[in-house]
Amino acid sequence: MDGSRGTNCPILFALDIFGDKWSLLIMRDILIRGGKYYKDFLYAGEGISTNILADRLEQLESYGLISKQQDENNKRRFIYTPTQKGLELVPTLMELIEWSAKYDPDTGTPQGYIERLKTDREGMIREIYNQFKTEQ
Amino acid sequence: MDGSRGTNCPILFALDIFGDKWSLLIMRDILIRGGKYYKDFLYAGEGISTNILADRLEQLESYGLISKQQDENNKRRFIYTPTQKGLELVPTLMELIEWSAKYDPDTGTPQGYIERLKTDREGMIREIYNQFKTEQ
DNA sequence: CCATTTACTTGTAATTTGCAAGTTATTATG
DNA sequence: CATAATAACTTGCAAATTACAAGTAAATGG
Repeated sequence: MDGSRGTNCPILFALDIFGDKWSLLIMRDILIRGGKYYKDFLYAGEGISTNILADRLEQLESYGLISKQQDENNKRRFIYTPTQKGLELVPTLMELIEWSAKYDPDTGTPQGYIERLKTDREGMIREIYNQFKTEQ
Repeated sequence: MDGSRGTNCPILFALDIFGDKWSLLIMRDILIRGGKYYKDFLYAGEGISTNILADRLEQLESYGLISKQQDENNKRRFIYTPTQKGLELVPTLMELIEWSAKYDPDTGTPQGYIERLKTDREGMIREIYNQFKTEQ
């Protein structure tokens, strides 16, 4: 039993933020699927409840992973965008995708996507980063 | 909204296995801290309940991330070891550690550890892999 | 033997989640 | 301009999950 001990374990720090079923799915919707609005997350496919979604968005915002601003073109809506802190979860998501694609016998991830993950991980990550840099 | 869609999202696949507060902490105890026994996980510091620990160990085993075998030197105990599938979560854990160390103002992760993560990630991962390879 | 260790199980209270319905403030339509 | 529809929620309550405390069973140590 050795390793990065202490009172402040980094894995615990991360799990306090998204150690639940929904938070990381919302980050996936934002970072990988390009979701921006409440309804993008609500209809993402997994069937999150409206109250839980509202709670998690607030939580993610309070942890500084996303920021919320009113859409100037439609004032009913709010645009959720990743912060730098949230954006830097992309490498972790990529590792997770690679792992799941390998071990899920029914993976929906296209073979080309997985191939590129193995050969050009950095390129893929940079592409996502740029996507959000140019938006702002 | 594009990306790796389909009914079988890899992030969802992963979260179905460890989308809770405890499962990934147990994997951390095994993979990074070298924990082997029930009590290693029980006294790891975060205060998991005995019933939840028993449940999660069973779940992790059923998902094929760890395997359980009786300790021949002390038949009260069981040795929990990672499977190949579990072992390959190490890269994800490393990404998480790097991210948390960067964004946790009170991180307990030593600077040297973080430095090596940046400059020799592959070496660190291989070291952990070998640790479990030679054990078996 | 008898106490202790190890890995649990069981029962119950507290917390969290899920579901359905309702609310408020826009924006689109006839 | 009035009315309907949309978008992002909130509220109330039942169901599920988690946490806490206590107890059990088998193996080991003194």
